[in-house]
Order: sequence, then C-alpha cells, then structure tokens
Amino acid sequence: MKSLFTTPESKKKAILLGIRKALLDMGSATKAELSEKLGISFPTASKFLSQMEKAGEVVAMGLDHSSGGRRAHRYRYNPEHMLGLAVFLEKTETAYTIFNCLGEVKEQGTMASVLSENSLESFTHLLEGLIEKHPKINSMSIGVPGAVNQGNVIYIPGYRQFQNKDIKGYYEERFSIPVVVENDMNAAVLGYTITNKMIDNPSLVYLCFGQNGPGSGILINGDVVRGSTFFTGEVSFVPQYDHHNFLQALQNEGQPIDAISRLIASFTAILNPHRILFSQEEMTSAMLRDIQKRSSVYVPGEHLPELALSDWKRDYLNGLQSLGLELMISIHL
Amino acid sequence: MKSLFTTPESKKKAILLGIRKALLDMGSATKAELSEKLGISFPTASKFLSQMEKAGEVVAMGLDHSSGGRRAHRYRYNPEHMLGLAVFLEKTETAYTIFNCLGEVKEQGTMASVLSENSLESFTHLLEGLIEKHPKINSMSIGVPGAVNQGNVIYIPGYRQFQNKDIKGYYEERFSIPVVVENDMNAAVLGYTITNKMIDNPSLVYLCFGQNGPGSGILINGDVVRGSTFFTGEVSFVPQYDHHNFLQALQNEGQPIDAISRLIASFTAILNPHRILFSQEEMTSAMLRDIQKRSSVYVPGEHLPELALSDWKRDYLNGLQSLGLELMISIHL
DNA sequence: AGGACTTATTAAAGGCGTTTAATAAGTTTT
DNA sequence: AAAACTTATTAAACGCCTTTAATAAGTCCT
Repeated sequence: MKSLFTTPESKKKAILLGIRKALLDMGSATKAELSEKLGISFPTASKFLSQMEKAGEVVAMGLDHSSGGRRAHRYRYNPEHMLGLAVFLEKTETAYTIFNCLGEVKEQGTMASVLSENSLESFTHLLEGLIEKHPKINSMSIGVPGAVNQGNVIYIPGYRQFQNKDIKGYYEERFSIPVVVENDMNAAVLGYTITNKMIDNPSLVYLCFGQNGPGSGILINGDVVRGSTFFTGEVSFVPQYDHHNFLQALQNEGQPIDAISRLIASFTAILNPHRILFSQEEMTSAMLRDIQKRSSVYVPGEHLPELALSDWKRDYLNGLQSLGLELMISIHL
Repeated sequence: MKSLFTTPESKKKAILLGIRKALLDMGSATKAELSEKLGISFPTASKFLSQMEKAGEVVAMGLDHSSGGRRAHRYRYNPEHMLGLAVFLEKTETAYTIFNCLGEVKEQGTMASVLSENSLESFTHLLEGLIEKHPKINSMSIGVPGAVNQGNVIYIPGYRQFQNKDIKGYYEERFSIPVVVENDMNAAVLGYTITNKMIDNPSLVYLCFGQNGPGSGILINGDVVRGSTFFTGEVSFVPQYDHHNFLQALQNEGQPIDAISRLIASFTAILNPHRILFSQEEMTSAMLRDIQKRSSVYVPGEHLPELALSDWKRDYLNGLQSLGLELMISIHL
C-alpha cells in the first residue's frame, strides 16, 4: 500500500536521501543548517554527516565565519564520489556525456547513430568501454525518440531493434547499475525545469517541430504526462481547420503562425499551462510575438501561457542528467 | 522543504492516518492485518487500536473464524464517530448532504439557490443550523460552479457575492472545522474515481455541456489540473474549424457529433487519457458510439480513450464527500 | 480426551532519533 | 585581558517503535 516511513531502515534511507539532496541543492551546509532544513535533530545530522565524511561522500570545507559564537564546520558533497552517464540516441547521431553530481561534464563524445544499425551490439560496446574507463559511473540515462514505458521502448518508428525491448532491464542486468530510459521530449521538458527555477510543480509544454514531425513533452503539476497508450503529445493529430489537422496545416497552408496559435489556444483552453517552450533553433522571438498576438484571437489574452525560447539539446541533456542523478542519490541506501 | 517523516509526532500522525484509511478501505480488519498492510509492527498496531477503541473511534466486532490457531479479534471503524457536511451551490438550487465516514447519507435537503441572493447570509444561516443540529459534523465541503484557488473563489461569473471571497478561511474561522472548497467539475471527476476503481493515478476527463456552456474537469496522474490562471477545462475556446471554436460549433452547426469527436481527438492527441466521461443526462450510449467512430477519423482508434456515461450529480456529491472525508481523517492528529 | 501444532496476544529487550544538559570555542564588552 | 555572552558540538537520558521471547487460546490428530 503506502510506505508510511516507519521502519527504521526506510527512515535511515529517507534521512540519507534528504541530506544528499539538500547538500547538492544548497551547494554546502553546516550540520545545523541541515538539521534545520530537513527537520531532523542536530545529533542525527551530525552522525550521518560524520559517516558520510568517513566514506568520502562529503568533504569538510573548513570553518564558517563566526556569527558571534563558536565557528561551525561547513561541508559540501564530494561531486566526484559518483559519476553518471547520459546517452541520447537521435536519428543523426548518438551522443554521450559523463557528468558528476554537480552536473559538470567530465567527458563527452558522439558517434554515428546506433539507431541506423541492425542490432544493439555497437551501442552496448560503447557503453561497456565508457563504464570500464570510468568505474565510478553509477547510473545510466538513455534518451530515445520514441514511447517508453517503465524502461521498455514500446514504440519507436523505424527502429525495429529497439522496439519492445526492455532496455532498462537489459542494461541493469548487464552493468549492475541503475538505468533510466526516457522519451526525448519528456526528458527535455524535465530538464528545462531544472535550470529554470519556476514555481513548484509547474505545468508546461515543450513544443518541437523536429525531423520526425511535431511532438511535445507535457508536464502537469510537475509530473510527466504519459497517457494510456503513450500517445501523449502527438499534436500532429489535433483537428484545427475544416479539412486539416495540425500537421497538415503546418505542411500545406501558407500560415504556420495561425496553426501554431490555434494549438497554443487549444493547450490553453484545455490545460492552461504556465509556459510553453520552443526550440530556439526552430523559432524566433519575433515569431513568438506574432503567435502570442494571434493566439489571443482565440483565447482571452490573460489566460495565455508565457511563450519562451530555450536550447532544446541542452534541456534534453539536463533532463537525462537529472534523471540519472536522481537515480544515483537514491541508491546506496 | 520536505516532511521527511522523522519527528515522533508526525510519525504518530502518519500511523493513525494510515490505520484510519486502511480500516475504512478494508471495511474491517484484525490487528495482524493492519500491521501487515501498513508495514508497522504488531505491538504498535495493537497499541493504537486499543487507544482508538477506548476513544470510540473503532469498535470490536467479535472474533474471526479460526484458521487453525487462536481466533483473532476483528475491528471496524465506527462510521458515526465523525460526520461530514457536503454542500453544492448550483445555479438552480443549493443542496446539502450529511454523511458518515462510510459515505452513508444521514440527512439531505435542498433550498433555493443561494447564488441568486446578494449576500452569504442565508447560506451561512443554513450551515449554522445544520452544524448545531449535528454536533458531530467535523468537516465541510463546498462545491461551486467557478474557479477556486486554495479555498478562494476567484472567478464565478454572475455571482458577485462569492467573487474573491476566501470561503474556506471564512467558514473555518466561523465554525472551527476544516473546510474545503472545490470547483464542480473537479469534484465530479474526483468523485468518479472513488466509485469506479480504475488503475492507480488514472488520467481522465469529465466533459459536460451544462447550463453555463461546456466545461470539463481533468485529472492527470490522479491529480486535478488547475492551470496557471484556473482556466483549465474551458474547452469552449478550442479552435476546431476554419471559423468556429468548440462552443460555436456546438451552437451553430448541425453536427454536434463531429465537434465533440474533434474535441475527443484533441484530448487524445494532447493528453491521451484513459477515459472520458459524459453526463448520462446529456448523452446516450448510441451517441457515444457515433462519437467513438467519428473520433477515429482524426486519431488512430487504438489510442482513443474509453468513452463512458456516468451520473454527474452523484459523482459530484461523491467527490465532495471524499474531499470532506479526507479532511476529517487528517485531523485529530 | 490429551498431546502436537497454529495463530493471536502480551511482555521484555533493543535500536535509533530526539530532547535536554554539559562542554568547547569563539566574540564582544568592560 | 578577563568576564559575559553566543553559538557549535558532544554526552547523557528519554521516548517510541521494533524485534524477540513468552504466554494464551484455539484446532487437529490419535
């Protein structure tokens, strides 16, 4: 049923996880600050922190300046304690990044797209090499341009070798580290919230027109929307005109602005999100202004979301990294 | 920041809440069953249950049949221990229900709509009378046809006396019991999930065409969607044809079926919900079949949600009751 | 009907975080 | 420079849930 943090073991885990998150979030902290922030007693914070320091997971930074009394020791998370591997599989290339707990990139590279091959072999080989080279890699995040259900790639048009494969299970077994697999648009919208601090649990939409036709990633109340058949965000199919849906309108009409504005209006009337994001490679702020204006023809302007540009690839990568980081700090109970 | 159930007090609360929920959910239970289900030790379950029995909150039902050893005592929640009051304010009438923890109705009635009056006075008077008559009333749920933000009615077209009033705060102060205020469509969609056990955290949409124009309540991953300006679900504005949005299409065209089907298609392409509900007073299953068929013109049939009829008023009431119940069992720490 | 076996309940012991008191290490005042 | 005051850290006592052992209350087999 519910966890009901009551067994001593799960309590311990919760505290440890809390300390890790707080330390990464705040950059550094004293024992008193952690105790305060997490609502745990000082002696408990002290005990955990000492253990973590002994294990090399946190390091002392020296003494704080005094605020009138004895100076407090300040600690920070050791970012190199664990590393994460993020890989994204795009049509045109396969790129990877190795990052530490602070999100700093330790190594990155690209190779020809593994999607165009017939098997997973060369992909597995790449991963194998990277993990051997960096034994501190403790999590793996894989982004794919297709529908994902709990680590299973259930629909990825054009790439048979991935279809219906339990990628997460396979690589977790193989490498004995936790793996997360996520759809590209979902990862991107998640990644955007990491770097752009918004209100808590925002609702937002990432809208792209990419190579494989338009698609979107949707976050509602801070959660990724997946839908019953993982069809969420397939905005191509939204009926917009007497005889055209969104995809057709984009392709055939002379007026993509109106089609996009109608889509914004639909999103607004249905979800009323806080913000809608576009890739800055596909859109300009001038066009955004036109869209904003045009959208208010369909929906009262005060309810329209902010329309904003962002760096899709960076957001995507950040999303994968944050998923991997979450995984990393949730293990080693 | 986070709660991190670590202080003894909050732990106690969590256990108590868990026992209440489990007992109401299961109907009755033995100490061993509770201990198992909640992941708490037997002695703890025993201790809490004894206290609750002493307080009259649970009652012993006698001994279970033996399964080969000593017979266990079976307990159930005392449904009359607390009562809840649910009120809904509709354009045409104001109705109230007094219910116990099992959702059984103890008393109900209606009066002329308080929305048509100029002040809250007669509404307050009604509540006052009911609470005096039933001193065991321990929570109040109020449903309104307007936008609600944390107990504040922020937009309710036509009813000035409610606009921008902190209804929750006002009545909590006045009656010293917890109050929840919710929009009618949101309450209905919530209520539907109570009586129709679906998968956990479903995504579903309740679509009505009511007196005040069409509106919908949307649940994503089990959460009510509220939106940035509480405009969520205002589907009237969805652009659907060259020159008509959903509302206009419903009013002017000879083909409401197509308009509704297009809306279903939009919901599917954007949210891909598990199910879409209609009021059985506004829709027939024959029409639903037509809509289903027509929708698949716009979106691949396998991704379409189930279309179902339900009793809107009952769902609405159930939603309010469940909100009130949640409130009740979350207090008296 | 009495022993052997099951299962529920109660009692005692242990673990772990919290609270409270004591000590250490600074700063500011006189 | 020492007293007075602040704040951090450590130590001891406590509370509460858990684990383990002991007891109570049945059932089933012979």
